[in-house]
Amino acid sequence: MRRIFIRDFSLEHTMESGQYFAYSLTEGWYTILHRNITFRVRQEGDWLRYEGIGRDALVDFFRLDEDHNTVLEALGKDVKLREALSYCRGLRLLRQDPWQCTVGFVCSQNSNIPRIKQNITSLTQNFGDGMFPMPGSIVDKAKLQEARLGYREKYLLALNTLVDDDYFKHLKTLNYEEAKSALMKLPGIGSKVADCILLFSLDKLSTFPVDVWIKRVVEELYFNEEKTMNEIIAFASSKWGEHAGYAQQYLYHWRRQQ
DNA sequence: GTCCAGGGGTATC
DNA sequence: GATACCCATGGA
Repeated sequence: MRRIFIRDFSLEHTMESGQYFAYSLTEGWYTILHRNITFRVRQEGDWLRYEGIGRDALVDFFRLDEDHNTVLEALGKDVKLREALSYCRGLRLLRQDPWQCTVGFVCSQNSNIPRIKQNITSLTQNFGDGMFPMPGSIVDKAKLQEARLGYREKYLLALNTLVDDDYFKHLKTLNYEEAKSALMKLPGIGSKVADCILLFSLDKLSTFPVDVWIKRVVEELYFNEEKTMNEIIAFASSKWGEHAGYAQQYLYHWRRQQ
C-alpha cells in the first residue's frame, strides 16, 4: 500500500464524470481496469492511497503531472462557468489507453453510461480474461453477442482488425486535424467519438466533444436558443481555447448531476 | 407503452 | 453541405 499527496484532486468526480467505463466502487475503493492491469485507489483528503500500480503510471493515468492551477485560473475568468467549476472541483481529465478509450466510445454511441459500463464489463470477461481485450482478440461473434452491443457490434469487429497499438502510437505524432481525420476514416468513429478519443487518450486538451448534454448546457448558459454542433464547437474553441476540453468535462458532469 | 441515451452511416435534397 | 431516417438495446 502506497500513497501520494495531491491537492485539487477529486477521485469521485474524476471517476464518475462519464469519461471512463472500466471501474467499480466498493467501500471507498475504486477498482480500475487500465489496459492489462487492475489497480485499486482510494482518496483520503489530500492523500491518494493506491495499490497494484506504480507511482509513475498512477501519475500518468490521473494526469497528476499537469499544472492544474493554470486550467482553473484560465477557466475561472468565465463567470458563467464558475458554478460548474466549483461543483466539479478536483475533477481531472484522465490519460486513457487509446485502444481502450476507442472501444468504450464506439460502444457509447446513442447509448447511456450504465449500459456502456455493462458492455465493457462483458467484453472484459469474454475477451480479456479479466483484463481489457487486446486489439485483435475480439473475433468470436457468439461471445461478442453476449456483450449486447446491438448495431455497434459490427464496428467493433472491424476496428479489431484495423487498428493496433502501433496505429495509436502513430496517431500521437499527428496534430489534432490530422489525427481526427484519420480516426474518422474508421468504421463507427464519427466526429464526436473521434473527439472523445482525442481528448481522453491522445492529449488533445483543446478538444470539445459535443453530445446532447453538452449541446443542452451550452445553449442554456450562453445562448437561450438552439445552435448546431459546429456552432457550439466553434464557440467553445474561441471561448476556452486550449482548455476547452476541461470546460467540456466540467459542464458535462455538472449538468448531468442537476 | 413511450422516451431517451457521450452518434454514425446513408440517402436525399 | 445540410437534413432525415434507421440502426439495437435497456433504463427511466
